[in-house]
Parts: sequence; C-alpha cells; structure tokens
Amino acid sequence: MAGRKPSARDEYRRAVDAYVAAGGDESVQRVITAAQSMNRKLDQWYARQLADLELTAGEWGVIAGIARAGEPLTPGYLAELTSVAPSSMTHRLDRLAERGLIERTPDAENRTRVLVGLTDAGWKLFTSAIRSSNVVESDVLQDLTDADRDELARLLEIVILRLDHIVA
Amino acid sequence: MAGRKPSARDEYRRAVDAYVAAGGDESVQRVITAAQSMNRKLDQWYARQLADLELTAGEWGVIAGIARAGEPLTPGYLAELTSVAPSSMTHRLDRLAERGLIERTPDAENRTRVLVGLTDAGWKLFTSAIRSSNVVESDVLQDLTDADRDELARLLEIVILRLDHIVA
DNA sequence: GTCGAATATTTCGACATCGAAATATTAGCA
DNA sequence: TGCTAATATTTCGATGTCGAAATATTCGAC
Repeated sequence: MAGRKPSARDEYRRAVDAYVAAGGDESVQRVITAAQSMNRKLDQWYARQLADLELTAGEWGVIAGIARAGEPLTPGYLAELTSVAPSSMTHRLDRLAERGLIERTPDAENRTRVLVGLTDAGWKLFTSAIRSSNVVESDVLQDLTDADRDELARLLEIVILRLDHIVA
Repeated sequence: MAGRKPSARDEYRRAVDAYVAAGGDESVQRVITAAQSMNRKLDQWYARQLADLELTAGEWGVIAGIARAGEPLTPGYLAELTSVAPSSMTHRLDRLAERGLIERTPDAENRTRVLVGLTDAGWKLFTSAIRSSNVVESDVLQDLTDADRDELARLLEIVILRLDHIVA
C-alpha cells in the first residue's frame, strides 16, 4: 500500500518480537489467557445459576462472605471482600435487607460501625445454593482426577499468594 | 471481625470449610474458590496497570484484541471477546473513537457490519503499553517453575473444555 | 423477484457502581 | 476536658452496563 504510513504497526510487531526475543514467556501468556478464559466462563455459569435464586454474583458474595466468616461483618469489610466501593455496598445491602436476607444492627462497642448478619432466610438460601451448585461444579471438574484437582488448587494458591503481594 | 484482619490464606481456608460444611465437595470447592480468588485479584492488578494509560480493562481488551488479530474486528465480536453486551460495546467504541484510538468503517461486503480498527494513535498506545511492560504478565507467575506453568495451563484448558460444553 | 426470518448494530430507559462530599462517632493528645 | 485527626457509613451526581426494542441489511424459501 503505497502512501500508507505503516510505522505504528511495524513498531508494534517489532516490540512484540523484541519482547519474545528478550525471553518473554510463552508459558506466561498461555497461563494468563487460560485463567481469564476460565474465569469468564465460570462467571457466566455462576450468573446463570444465581439467576434462579434471583441473586447477582455480588449479592452472592455478600451472603457467602458472611456465611464463611460465621459471624456478622461490617459493610466496609464486605465491600473489600467483594471488590466494590463502600458506597456501592450500601445500596446492595439495602436491596438484600428489603428481601429479608440480611439485617443490619449497630455495633454496640463502636457506634460508627454497622454489623451485617444473615437472617434465617439468608442462611437457608446459602445452604441450599451450595448444595445445588455443587452438583454442577462437580461436572465442571469431571475430567480431572483427584490428583489433578489437588495439583490445580495448589498451583492456583501459589499464584494467589504472589498476587496478594503485588496487589495489596 | 474480632482481632485483626485475617490473612488471605486463612480467609481461603475458611471459605472452603464453609462450603464443605454446607454440603459441598471439598476438592471441587477448593479449586473453584481458588479460581475465583485469583480472578478477583487478577482483575485488580490489571486495573492498576492500565490506570496509568487512562484505560479500563474493557477498553484495553478492545485495543489488544484488534492488535492481536492484526486486522479490524466487528463490534459484536469485540463484545463477546471482552464479555460485555453488544449495546455496551457501542458506547465503549464511541469513547475510544472520541479519543482517536479506534475508527469505525462500514464493511463493504456486508453493510450491516462495522469494522473497528486501530488508528495510528491506537497502535502507538498499544505498543507503548507493551514496551513499558505495564501489561505484560511477568511477575505474577514468578513463583512457578516452567513445568508448573505448563501443568497449570494444561489443567485450566481441560476445565475450559468442559465449561464450554456446559455453558455454551 | 418478493416476503419473512435471521443477523448486526444502535438507541433507549432502568439500574448498579464509582468517587467525592457529608455525617457521625471514636481515638489520640496536649 | 477539649480539640483535631482518623474511621465507618451513607448520600449524591455522573457514568457504564444491561436487556429490550428499533433500525438496517442480508439470506433463504417459495
């Protein structure tokens, strides 16, 4: 194409070539790409499962977070746990409270704080969601042996620890 | 919330315990929980890297997607690629076009289609991002050996295949 | 060829999220 | 005690994303 100025694109190819030539890992790209692909599909699957319960993934994060902790948590902590701004958590909790799944009680020891706990209905929803979702999650991993599952979890945990260092 | 903030590792263990207590299969929950945890942290890490370029992860997905393809792509394909609704892609492309990073041209062969390509400025941004290693995923996997990386990618790809069957 | 179904993109209204500011309470310190 | 800084939550305005409907074009059956 005479007259076209191809400089930027050629520049890119050279940059990538240089990166690879400099020892840029094919293995890194492969892992990250695979992880992101899996996460996308996993999110889709979760959204679909949770739609039956009329829950978003974020709302599920709140309920599961409290259930995991085994005790009421503060809005700020829940916001961090589910990766949203504290101001977003306010609205999310409003909706969950309207549906009777969580309840807010002031912390007697520090009255700037609010403690968010599950109601009976919230606990029931959590338990039944886990029970029903596990079936399909087992399907997701059906092609992996027990040893493969252990290995996969182990490797993911190593990456998570590193990410904690970098991000936190 | 008594005491200090639990470490990521404790948090994770409790998550698995809670799922198992609720009736989940441990080997499944361990993998799923780890994958989701990594997903969240990876997203955070990406957002931070891209903030320097004043790009969101979604916008980077558009630019990198076109750059990797080496040719213009359609809005619908880009929407699928970056996991947003087609209607959201319209707005996202509007913004990128306003910034002069992409340009839309009608497809001469199928006029319902639009082809989205990078402008010279778009190519330059992509190149400089790669060059400055802002978006190159190198440190994240530093704790894994080459063999570990291959194994991790292999296992993830198996899960992805299964997810494709279930979700698609 | 023509009509209806299918495909691709955009428009539109509703809503979730964000950052910044406002509000309320506690902690630290002189 | 009294004052300032720090912490926790909520309110508010702006913006991004979604699903459904609208628009434009192509494909296929007859």
